[in-house]
Amino acid sequence: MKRRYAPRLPLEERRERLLDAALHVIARDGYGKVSIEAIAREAGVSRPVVYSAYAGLDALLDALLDRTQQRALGSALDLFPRDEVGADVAPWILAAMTGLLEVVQREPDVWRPVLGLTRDAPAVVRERIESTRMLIRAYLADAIQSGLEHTGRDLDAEILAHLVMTTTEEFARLVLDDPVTYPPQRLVTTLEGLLGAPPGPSPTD
Amino acid sequence: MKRRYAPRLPLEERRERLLDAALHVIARDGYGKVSIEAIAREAGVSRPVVYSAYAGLDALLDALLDRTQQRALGSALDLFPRDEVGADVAPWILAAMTGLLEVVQREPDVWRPVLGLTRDAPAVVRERIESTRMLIRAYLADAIQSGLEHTGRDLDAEILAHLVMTTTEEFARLVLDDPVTYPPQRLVTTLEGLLGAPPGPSPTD
DNA sequence: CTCATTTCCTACACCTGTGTAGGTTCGGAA
DNA sequence: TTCCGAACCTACACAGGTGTAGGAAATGAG
Repeated sequence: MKRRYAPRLPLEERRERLLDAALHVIARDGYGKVSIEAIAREAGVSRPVVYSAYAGLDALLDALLDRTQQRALGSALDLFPRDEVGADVAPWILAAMTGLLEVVQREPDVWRPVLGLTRDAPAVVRERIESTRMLIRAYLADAIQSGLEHTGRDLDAEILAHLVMTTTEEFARLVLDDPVTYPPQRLVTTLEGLLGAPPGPSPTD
Repeated sequence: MKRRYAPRLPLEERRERLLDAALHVIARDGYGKVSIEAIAREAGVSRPVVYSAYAGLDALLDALLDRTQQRALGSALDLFPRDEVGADVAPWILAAMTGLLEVVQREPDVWRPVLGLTRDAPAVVRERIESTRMLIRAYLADAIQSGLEHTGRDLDAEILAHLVMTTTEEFARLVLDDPVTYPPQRLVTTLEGLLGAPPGPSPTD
């Protein structure tokens, strides 16, 4: 005889369980399969219970993102110490990138959604991630700008920030997808070679 | 009085129209909203018509990918003429990128899905795009490798191919999303400066 | 003009998810 | 033990998608 009623929980506790259930559904079936119904099923509860805890799917996912963001993104900016931008930006960027790749490798489940590796993310999630990326990019552009002023090079800091972002994200994806073929060192070393001695009408030839 | 019956078309012609309709829906509402129903509505036709042209949604999307691949990706490779890789890869890459950005601007609807700008792509689509990217990347890596051998530089061609790919894709995304802020020239010029000029003021100034 | 064929349509039965109204059960306090 | 409110449930009406059967309309050949 199956228990007809799910165990009763105070609201806050129920909310936590629902977020756990949602996360589990997402990890197993992807964002595409997430629905109030699916979450309720996963939590062993009926839909009205979910509605009594959150206003709807968007509110629930939003709460889930709050919980995740605290765990993940806060520490990301710490890797790019704004005040240690030396005379040249390149070493600063390379160092930050190395650090980030380590963090990503250490907590894959946290970063996979952020890097767009979990597909079918609904609008709420995408917007959230995108706005965070914009913040980081602006921060980067500022740092790069000040670095460029020191070295006297005339380059477009905003575009460079875009380049650094996509490069970092691609590297992170590679490290997550296939760490054997693409160890962080291989990636960073190549970039270092590219930045340190650009190709072109080579003076050493 | 609205026409009750949509104009009659031979099967092949109808198929083309349906693919156009599907592409339009995807470009406007994203993959998440694509359904037999939505495509039929967009084409001004009823669902059974769609079923008489394609076995189902997967078959239709598959056909759409076939068509897109021919139109888009075939010509993309032409922009990277393998045999014209001169002594230095940088100018070759910059030229190809400029060409690609032009093509992308000319046919946004074709490229938007390819660049992942339309989210929620179903599995069929993602796999298809990913495998095509792998092909292009391999081609690129090969070209870069031979370029590096000429200049005698010791860099990781495979990683560089990844970098060129993501950079190109990011640039294309920027051009599609906000052509006013990010005209192709601004992007390419910045990259040129980064690659072509070693630390120090530009010689052409 | 007639008619057959092709092309398209309406209508149906079914599925899955949404949000809510109103009834049921649990479990702690009196 | 009784009782009452919090927590849970069932059941409904609705919305949108699927796939198909069977009928209506356009169009070209005779």
